[in-house]
Amino acid sequence: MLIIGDLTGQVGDPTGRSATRTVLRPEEATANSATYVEQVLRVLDPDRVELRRNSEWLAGLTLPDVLREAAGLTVAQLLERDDFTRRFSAGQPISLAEFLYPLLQGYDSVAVRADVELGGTDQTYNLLVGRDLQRAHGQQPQVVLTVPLLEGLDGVEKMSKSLGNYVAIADPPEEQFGRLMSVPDRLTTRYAALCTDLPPEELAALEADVAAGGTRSGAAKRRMAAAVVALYHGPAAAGAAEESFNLRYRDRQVPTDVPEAPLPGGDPVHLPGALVAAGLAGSTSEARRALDGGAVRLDGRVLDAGRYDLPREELAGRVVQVGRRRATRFSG
RNA sequence: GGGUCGGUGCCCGAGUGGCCAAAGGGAACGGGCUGUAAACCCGUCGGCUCAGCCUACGGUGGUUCGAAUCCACCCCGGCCCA
Repeated sequence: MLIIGDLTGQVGDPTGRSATRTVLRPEEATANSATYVEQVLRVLDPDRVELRRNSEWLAGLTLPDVLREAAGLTVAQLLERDDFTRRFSAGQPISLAEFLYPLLQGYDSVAVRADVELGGTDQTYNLLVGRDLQRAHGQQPQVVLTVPLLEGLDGVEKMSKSLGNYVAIADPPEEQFGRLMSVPDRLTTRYAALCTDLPPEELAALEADVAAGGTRSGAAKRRMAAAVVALYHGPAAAGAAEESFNLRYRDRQVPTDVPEAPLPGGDPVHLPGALVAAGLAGSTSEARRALDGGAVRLDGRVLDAGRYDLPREELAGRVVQVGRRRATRFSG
């Protein structure tokens, strides 16, 4: 069974947070949960998973219900948690909603009469609250099973979408491969251990290669990245992803397999505007700066600073790149 | 409810009437070097029809030739008291 925390998602898990989380609107929480489901079902067999939303049971709780459950939890216990302690002593606000979070999550276990609950090590506290509540309800307390947390691409924070340091399960192979290659060296082995099915001998070899440094370390990271990609897209796609990665980033070739974007109308084409329209820049100001900073290439050739209006025929059908990662082809 | 301190750009944080799109640091982005690693160096880091203009320092209103800076009220947070 997979529980989607659609109701608890509105509160936001305070775990590991150093700032108050704002309460999401129900629509936002629903939108988030849809993407979870989409990703999870790439890993779990849809025919064998029972999906439940915790609003099913949490939304129907009455105030007396909540009070009864809350009576068993003490403020001292909650404050013992590292994240709360830190915020409390730093003089930062902690909302009551956040304080209630472990209780709500714990109640999930009661509602589904859980035997075993699985979570990251950061969830230990929340999972244990589930045991307490089950006991209070005369149920056999669940077994708690935790798995190590994966650090994100920055190598510091835990991997999370809101921090932007993640590789998405639904990302295309090239994207996954590229992101994995940007991980700090010291995490190569960890990623391989936690995110691939590589056998122990191979993991040991990887570790030795990383320790050796230089290109051996780089090669080890490639094997790790390929193994991860293969898990979600198959070995063939993983190989192709590595190949296109090599061409694009190692050999610095102009990428050919890029999305197309329509060229805006008019004859001298205002390039900053076109870059924004193509999604290669967030604003025309940003596009101008990129242009002036030598970050914009047309078919591999760096464009001159200060030239913002270019004749149509210079752009049509060409590949524009902003930095090495963003690229598109102007159609027509 | 009372007292007190505070709310500045993604984050931290300087700025107490003009020299402020706002020091400094971090993050991020681009360039160099490289193994799209790390370290290091350089540049950028509100928006626009971009040598100018617009919007911005919790909100609203006011004082002033001129306000992030002064005044009033309001909103939000920390701490102490209740």
